[in-house]
Amino acid sequence: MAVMTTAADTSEEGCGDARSVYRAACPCRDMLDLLANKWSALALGALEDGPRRFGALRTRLQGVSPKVLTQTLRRLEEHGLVDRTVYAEVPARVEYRLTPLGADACAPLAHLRSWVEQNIDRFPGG
Amino acid sequence: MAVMTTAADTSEEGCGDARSVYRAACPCRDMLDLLANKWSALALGALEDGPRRFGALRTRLQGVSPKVLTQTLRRLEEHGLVDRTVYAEVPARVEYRLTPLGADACAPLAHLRSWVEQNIDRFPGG
DNA sequence: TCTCCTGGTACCCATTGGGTACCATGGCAG
DNA sequence: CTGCCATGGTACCCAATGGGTACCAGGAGA
Repeated sequence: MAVMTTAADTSEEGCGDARSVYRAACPCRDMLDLLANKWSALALGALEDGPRRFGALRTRLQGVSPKVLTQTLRRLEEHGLVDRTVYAEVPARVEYRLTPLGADACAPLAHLRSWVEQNIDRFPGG
Repeated sequence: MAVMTTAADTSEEGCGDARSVYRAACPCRDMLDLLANKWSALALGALEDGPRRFGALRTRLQGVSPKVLTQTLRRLEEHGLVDRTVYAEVPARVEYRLTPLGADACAPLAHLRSWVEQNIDRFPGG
């Protein structure tokens, strides 16, 4: 996943000062990879106005398969962008909600989504 | 690529009115997939302040392999975000530059990149 | 007992991401 | 005249990942 190519980061050890997505070894790279992703962008946006259950998210993100949705949500959870709460009910109820960090991340992603929707006609064959 | 699942878009045929990245059949989905991508976001950003040659881009996007860079740029070209100009010199010189559409797309992507760089410390283990 | 509901997981396959090696062209050093 | 280099890729290969379908658990309700 992290590239960590042999050379390339000769003068950068873990990106001491200059945080930059353009540096291969900077953790920013991984975060960008996490957020700059179709399903992440959609999932975070779907949680923007409150907690949602797995099934509700599956409906909102039309065309997502359960496996991919699970993967996406787990990855977002690992990185502290969403919280996952399991209620011991029957049938099991699971709620996903944004963390404060996740809520903040929504802003740039919302810009991106709405830019796409507003400019789709400008794309060749769009 | 486009999912086009059997059901799911029963009431949507190519997303007639409601443009939404949340609809599986909407072309917005493909555009989001194109832009919400690590290398696309980096490549477009690298072209923000003027045309760049292939080699220069390769240097800027630390850790990118030539093949992946080519793929990324070609895909952006296909979708009208960048222009590719080959100069018949020796050795061949190839310049990439943003189209007006590509330049516009840079804004939301720049937000995303800088959000990541400014919030990287808030990530667990960041 | 049989079925339904939720929120997944197991398993499998195709696509793709990605790396390394190599190529074509002509200038230029030798 | 012969390498050798630089640029901008492509060819080939592999592993990971994306993604789909099938299935499961576990109790409620009929």
